[in-house]
Amino acid sequence: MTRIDDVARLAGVSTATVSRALRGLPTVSAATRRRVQAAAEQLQYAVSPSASRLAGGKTGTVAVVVPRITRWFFATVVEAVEDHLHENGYDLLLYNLGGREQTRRRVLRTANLHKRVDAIILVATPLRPADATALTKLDLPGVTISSGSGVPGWPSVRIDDVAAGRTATRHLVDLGHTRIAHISGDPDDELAFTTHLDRRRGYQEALRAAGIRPDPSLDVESQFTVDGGTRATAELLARGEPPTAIFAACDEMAMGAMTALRDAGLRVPQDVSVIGVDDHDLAGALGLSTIAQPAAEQGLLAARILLDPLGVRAAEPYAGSAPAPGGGDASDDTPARPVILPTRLVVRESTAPPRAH
Amino acid sequence: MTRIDDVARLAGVSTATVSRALRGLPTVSAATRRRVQAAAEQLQYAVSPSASRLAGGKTGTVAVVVPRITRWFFATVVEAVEDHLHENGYDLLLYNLGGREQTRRRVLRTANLHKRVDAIILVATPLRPADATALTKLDLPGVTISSGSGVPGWPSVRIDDVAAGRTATRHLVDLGHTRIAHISGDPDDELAFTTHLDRRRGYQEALRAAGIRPDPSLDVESQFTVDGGTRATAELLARGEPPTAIFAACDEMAMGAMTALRDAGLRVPQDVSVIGVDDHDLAGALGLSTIAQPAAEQGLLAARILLDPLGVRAAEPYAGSAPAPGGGDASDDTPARPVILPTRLVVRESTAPPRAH
DNA sequence: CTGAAAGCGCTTACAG
DNA sequence: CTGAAAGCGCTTACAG
Repeated sequence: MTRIDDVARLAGVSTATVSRALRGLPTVSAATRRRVQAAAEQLQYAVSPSASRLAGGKTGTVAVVVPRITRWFFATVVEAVEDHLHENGYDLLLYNLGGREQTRRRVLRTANLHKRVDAIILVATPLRPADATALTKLDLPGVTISSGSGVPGWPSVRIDDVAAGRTATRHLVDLGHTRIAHISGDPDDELAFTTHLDRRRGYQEALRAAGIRPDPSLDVESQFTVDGGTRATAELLARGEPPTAIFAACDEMAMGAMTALRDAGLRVPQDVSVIGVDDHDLAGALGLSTIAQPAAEQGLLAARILLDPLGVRAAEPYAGSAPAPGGGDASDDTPARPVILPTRLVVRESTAPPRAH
Repeated sequence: MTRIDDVARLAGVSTATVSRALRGLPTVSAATRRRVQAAAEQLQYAVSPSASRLAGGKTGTVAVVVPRITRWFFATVVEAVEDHLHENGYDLLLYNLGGREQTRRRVLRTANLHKRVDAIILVATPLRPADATALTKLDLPGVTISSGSGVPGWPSVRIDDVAAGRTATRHLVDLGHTRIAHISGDPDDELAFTTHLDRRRGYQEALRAAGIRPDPSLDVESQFTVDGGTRATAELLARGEPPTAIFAACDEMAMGAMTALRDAGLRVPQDVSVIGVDDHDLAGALGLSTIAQPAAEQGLLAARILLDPLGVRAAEPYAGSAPAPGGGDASDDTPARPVILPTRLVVRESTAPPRAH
């Protein structure tokens, strides 16, 4: 492969000048830059990332950590992040935790990330205090999306999960429901993952505001998946008199609930109303009422927060390394105020007044 | 950060020995290795990937290219690939084409991939002849999943799309349908992407085998998405007398079709039967009949094909660089015979005999 | 089994 | 605005 020396020779300049010219540094005359670019093009030169990273100390790479890339919310976030990163010349290293503690530890605890990436985006990743400390010690800029406690000094992007739970539940209350069940997050999850706790809190608040006492027998825990929703609903039905409405902590669980209800011979919404959170791609197809959250926007915003502070420019054909991203001041121990994006109640066919009405 | 010299000094050996010991090379005495490992642990040493890559010529990274990470099939494939790669100490660089020709070109045509990764997994990525040539010139091992023409010398993993189309359509024929519509791939896609062409071919073959002449007015093209399915079905219905059954080229389109039918006041399956391909996570929730294809298996198999030939060992705590992957003999111009994984008809509630019966 | 030394291909002060 | 030279932190023949 052609190296920087080849380009330098052809252009009649030093390798230092080639390096500067191709990276768009201002200290190169227009004429020289053109000559260098022409030479590079002619030789089909592409900078060696390894060499560039070693010499420059920047990796031009961002790590994105998600719990499960197969879930709608995470795939949508990753797509938006990927777009913005590549648009700006950064590579994306994907880490999918897949629910395994071992993987979580490997990603969060090792010094791997330190020398491998310039920045980190953590999506809905549960963190133990020790994890947060380790991440802070990496001294890398980072952003969390939809993460519970967050990392000290890292900006965070999220929605108001308490409000989401409240709005969903109030919608059911407003329709006249009083026996409102809730299916929610993983009981095995001993980590500080607050999403489902917050949504449940909103549920309970809305019930109490309506003068309804939360009934523990109507509150079932399961996984944040279609199957989880199915199982939780089956358990709910096994407990006795069914509720007239179910608030599921995410759309996938809501969809699972719809299946379980149908399998039990109950109709949605005539017998049981169902509402979720997300506005999943398929919510429309299923007629699922939901609290819509802007997933792509959260991803884009996180990527922007990371890249913009240092004045990242658009990727150039021969850009060797992108400027280091900033955005998180790791030395600042006060958690930055999270950016809260708005949610929106979307009423479809899965919610209706209870039959008694 | 601690460097290799620090470890060498503490262990009382040369940096060369540290390098060998931590990478598990056999030419190190057990006693020395233990000493080095202890020193590395004590200093919390982690190898610098950039330096290791530059010196060793291996990146320990695999590029995974998908059309849209938000689609069920691709997310599922990526999850399986990610797991196997990280399990073996490789990093995963994600490229999401997102349907933009510009992105496709950037990923496929530049020399970027060349110096950035050791191997490539291309998932359902349409290739022009020039693209395939460029990829071959990279002289990197690669595997394609579900890709049309493939890359000369690269192994490929896929299902038999013609058979999938045939089985789906025959299921409808067996139920007694004769007015069977098909909704399928992107009309704007001028590339050699064969998935939807093959599924359509299977559809037409099954019709002819049943003595039914394929009716062009029952064959609508759209995108491989929920929205695409909705639009295609709306167009189909606008053309006049509705079909009694629809074979959608993927489950997402099938789900979109179900929405469009419902919006038009038609019931599934009483008025119109619907069948797709995939066995999407939500197919069960929607009661969608489908041709199930093993997505995770295809991803895992592709990753294995890439990594196994060189006897990849499990990742070690301090493994600096993984062995170079092999599997594709880029100098071999005869396309390897594709590995074909089996599909399976899954009958749920969305298909039934036509009403006239 | 181990070490000294060269080299991987860039970027970055430093000097001009 | 440009160049000579050092240096980034490893790995790999080569020699022993």
